[in-house]
Amino acid sequence: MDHDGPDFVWEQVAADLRADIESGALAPGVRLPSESALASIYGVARGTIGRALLKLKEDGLVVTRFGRGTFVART
Amino acid sequence: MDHDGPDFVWEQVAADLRADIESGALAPGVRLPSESALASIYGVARGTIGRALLKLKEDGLVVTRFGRGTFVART
Amino acid sequence: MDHDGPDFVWEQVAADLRADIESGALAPGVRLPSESALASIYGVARGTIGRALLKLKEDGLVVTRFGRGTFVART
Amino acid sequence: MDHDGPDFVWEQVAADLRADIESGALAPGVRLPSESALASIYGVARGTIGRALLKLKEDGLVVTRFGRGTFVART
DNA sequence: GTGGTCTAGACCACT
DNA sequence: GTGGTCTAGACCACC
Repeated sequence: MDHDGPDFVWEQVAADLRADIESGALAPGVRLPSESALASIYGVARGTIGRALLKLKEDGLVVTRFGRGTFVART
Repeated sequence: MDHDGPDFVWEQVAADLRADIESGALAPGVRLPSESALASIYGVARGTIGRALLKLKEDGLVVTRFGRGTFVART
Repeated sequence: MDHDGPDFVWEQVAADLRADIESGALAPGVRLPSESALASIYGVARGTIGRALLKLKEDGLVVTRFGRGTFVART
Repeated sequence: MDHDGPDFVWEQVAADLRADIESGALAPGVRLPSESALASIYGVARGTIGRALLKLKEDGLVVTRFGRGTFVART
């Protein structure tokens, strides 16, 4: 198999979470699992999850409340 | 109406909670409402709740875990 | 662009209260709002307020009387 | 009966670790277990361990290297 | 994978 | 009704 360019793990995680949000499986206002939990679920390192969530934050799909968790954006 | 002796509010609260525990309305292992919440529910001061719970602790009906809450004893 | 170092929430709260004290908006001997009230005002957790007040105590700007409240120091 | 003052959990943890250091069970330069591990060992919350270690740092018994761990001081 | 900071809410000692 | 201490668990910066 081949691919046209860089194919980072965090991008795959971000795409997967984005699909869950856009499909409504993760509804607005819902809290995502913790970064540690997501790391276990996806079988990747915690920093990888952080990078994926950063992308979703930049895209306005999730918001993070310090010390509380990361939530699906309400807009 | 009359009564035969001292009739403290905390005793009434303790008796009420004891009834809930013995009837099973408050099952073993269940966490009681916080002292603040109980104070609102019974319409009494917080210290009164504390005195009532102290009695239940002495009687072994509840146990308190510091910083967590007060729970119905599992005996 | 750069900055002078970490910029913690409790430091911002401490700086804000310090400014109110030094400007005289909070006069010597005056009682500060309770930690719970300050937590609501600043929109932070009570522990964060406690951390900020601890700094002001170390700096001698406020004194705390157990069970009474926190007061602006008189010197 | 009397006692010499408040007897907080973090003080007990600090005293226990101090004893291990002074007895040589924890030798200079050795890395202590992580705060999470100590929390499990002592059966307390991580914040309580942090409070105990803060005291030991103030007393110069341990030093902490950010992101590496906490070590028994060499002097 | 560590320590640092923060949230939220509990009980407790004291006034 | 105050501040003090503690629990549990979150995200973050750094190594």
